[in-house]
Amino acid sequence: METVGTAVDALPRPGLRERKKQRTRDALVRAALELIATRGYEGTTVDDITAAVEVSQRTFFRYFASKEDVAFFVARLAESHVVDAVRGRPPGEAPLEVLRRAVLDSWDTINEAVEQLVPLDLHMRVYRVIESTPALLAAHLRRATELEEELARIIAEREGLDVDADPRPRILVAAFGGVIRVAERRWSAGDDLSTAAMRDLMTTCLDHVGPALAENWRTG
Amino acid sequence: METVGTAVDALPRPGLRERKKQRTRDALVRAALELIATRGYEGTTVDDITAAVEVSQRTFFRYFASKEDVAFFVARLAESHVVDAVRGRPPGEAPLEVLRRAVLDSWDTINEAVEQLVPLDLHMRVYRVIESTPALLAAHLRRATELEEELARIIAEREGLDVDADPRPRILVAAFGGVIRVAERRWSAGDDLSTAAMRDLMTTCLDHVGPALAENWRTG
DNA sequence: AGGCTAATGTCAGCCACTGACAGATGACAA
DNA sequence: TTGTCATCTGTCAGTGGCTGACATTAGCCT
Repeated sequence: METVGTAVDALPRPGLRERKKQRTRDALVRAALELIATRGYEGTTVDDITAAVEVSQRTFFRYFASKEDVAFFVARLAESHVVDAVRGRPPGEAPLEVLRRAVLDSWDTINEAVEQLVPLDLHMRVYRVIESTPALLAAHLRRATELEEELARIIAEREGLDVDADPRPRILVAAFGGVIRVAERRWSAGDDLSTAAMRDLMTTCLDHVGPALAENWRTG
Repeated sequence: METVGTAVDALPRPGLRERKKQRTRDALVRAALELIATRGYEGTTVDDITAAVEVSQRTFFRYFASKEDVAFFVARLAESHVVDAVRGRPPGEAPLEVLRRAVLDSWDTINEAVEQLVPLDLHMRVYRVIESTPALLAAHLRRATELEEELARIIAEREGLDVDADPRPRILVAAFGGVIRVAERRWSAGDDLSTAAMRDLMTTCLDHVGPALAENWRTG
């Protein structure tokens, strides 16, 4: 029996059953991501994944709603960190600045949390597959808009506005999200998959929003 | 590649075989959209569609790459009109204004073209299903980003820029696209599904981009 | 120990989608 | 008109994602 290593003393002690579930889920995630990163998404069947972990296909679908779902297990982690970072911004800060700083600042904690689960390198290889696989890219974009909706509500609450009455929260977040995706795409397409490179790209892209919306690009 | 639009095309007369194909395709589209609009996307099987048209399932998949594909048949029409409208904008016009006017101005011609194929009302009901069905929404968003990529290239060309070197074209289009999607969503969620309502929503949303990105929302 | 409950495996089946092969049908030239 | 040919279509078999139903196993608790 391989133990997990880190001494986790949660208040309600996990219990054997709960720990077994955790191990199965993690094993499925790791096996799935490893296979997807090497063979590609369509080249990996659910049976491949379950065979690697030695569980039945049915069990896989009890842990994950779909084959897509397991590919975004790590991404879900990252999203929750971004949401927390936005919530943690000081009141009075300008909305756009809230988003900008939250995204840039959360990268380090995100990477830390990801490494608890899978090697960072694996996560990045999977991300490339997501960007280059139509079905996964589509799912990624849908997830992104759901995140945007959540962020818009948070921003609206900060500003004391009604999201459905005032369009600015959703518009700001949508524009911001679009820019972030441009950065993500450049990142996944480029050579440098480091965190620093990602931060630089996002900074650059965000700095160009103003000029891009300006009347005349020549004066830039 | 079928060019449906302008009348300056079909010099070689269709031929019986070609006309039959056209009829089959149109019948499939109409049957599919009607079923999807009434029973919903997941409630409609490909067999339902092919049964309504009395062709084999195999034939359906020779006309459409997937079940999703048929749901976006009309949307493809609309997209090509937007692209044409952007290409037709006078040189010298500011990039953001190009997108804005192209989208707003093409709505009428789009509706005209759509009605050649299916009732406008049906198209709108299908659009609502797209927005509310996760799988279709995901596909819609992926298609939207592909359209954005095309528009970014056109904008870059207008301005004499290299899309991969200067980030502004993609950023502008991404931000613009995000705002458009907010408008689309409000439109599909609201009561008034008229063209005028859509145009108003888009105008309102676009007018709020500047203020939304501003430092302090209270001064608005 | 024994009962309760939750996790898992097995099985059957639906649906989207595909390759291979065979038959039907316009297109076109002799 | 007829025969050849390319193309469209249907049938069939099979794969893969996904689900419901039911039986079995295994942690939990008294």
